[in-house]
Amino acid sequence: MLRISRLTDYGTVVLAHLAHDETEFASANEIATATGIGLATVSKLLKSLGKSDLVISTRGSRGGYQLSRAAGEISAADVIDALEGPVSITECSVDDHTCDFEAVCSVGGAWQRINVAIRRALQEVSLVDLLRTSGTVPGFNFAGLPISVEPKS
Amino acid sequence: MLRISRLTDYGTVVLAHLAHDETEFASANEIATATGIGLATVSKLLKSLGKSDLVISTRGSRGGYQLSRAAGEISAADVIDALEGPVSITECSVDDHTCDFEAVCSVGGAWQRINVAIRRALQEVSLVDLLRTSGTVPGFNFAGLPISVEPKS
DNA sequence: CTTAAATAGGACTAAAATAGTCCTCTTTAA
DNA sequence: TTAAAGAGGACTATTTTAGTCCTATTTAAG
Repeated sequence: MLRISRLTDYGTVVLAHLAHDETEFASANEIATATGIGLATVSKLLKSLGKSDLVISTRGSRGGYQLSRAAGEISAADVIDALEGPVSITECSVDDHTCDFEAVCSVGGAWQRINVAIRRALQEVSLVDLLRTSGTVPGFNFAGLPISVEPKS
Repeated sequence: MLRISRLTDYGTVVLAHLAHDETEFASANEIATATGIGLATVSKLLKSLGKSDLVISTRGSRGGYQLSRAAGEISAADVIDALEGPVSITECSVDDHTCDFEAVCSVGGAWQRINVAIRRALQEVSLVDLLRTSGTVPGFNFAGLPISVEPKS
């Protein structure tokens, strides 16, 4: 577990499609056809991505979507934030949340630090890296060690 | 989002309680009272933790639970694995899962690498670190930088 | 100025995961 | 023999997630 939702995964696929030709508009319809994801779903995703300014929309006939900035400037964290709300590993990491067990909780703080670590990991990876499916992901390190895991099969 | 479930969070609290006196048994009842979490829930958690060998149970009257090993040897990843199943950030990271969109998916691989990074982060943190609620968490680094975030008041 | 192709926004439903409870059985110390 | 504990699992309610659909708005093109 501890996973991103399927929609977020799809969202990445959608963004990946947009990253292919950053200058052109692509309509939700085109993207749906190209990716095999349902039009309604693609549309919903693009709307969310637009609200978070990851994509720019152009309305009307001949309209469509573009990335709002270079693929290298969009991080995995941005995508997750846009589609799932801010990353936070426990409920009590979210601002203003009050925990019933605060008085007896001897944990709290460290999860928040783990949260920050995960967030940094997600910020280190850009859409460009996500597109580069084969080979290693350059510049992606943890605790000083480069991470390079071969996709299974 | 991208969060551990509330039960996992509770599980950590339960383990934290057990870590206080590693030699003594604590019954589910005691732990429930001490932590403020419902007995049935604590009981369920301990059963799961037992299956994954994070705690050892002793049945019968005067029975209870102990940590199976030193708190320093139990990682956040262990806890999540025990209570939520193996960490994997996308469905397609799980073994033997076949993805309908595999043919058109230009993403896949990188999420798996992110997954590994997150997993490492979670393995670097032990129950001991989770207990140390104030101050910094020693030895916890990301990309070579020590991480130290103050808990929000 | 009308039409068709788009996005915007939200309501709604269905499905799945999560949380929490409860019951019965087994074990073991007193 | 009894009571205190864990084992195991069934069950229900709640919440989250996924996916669909409807209506309104925008805009290029004829």
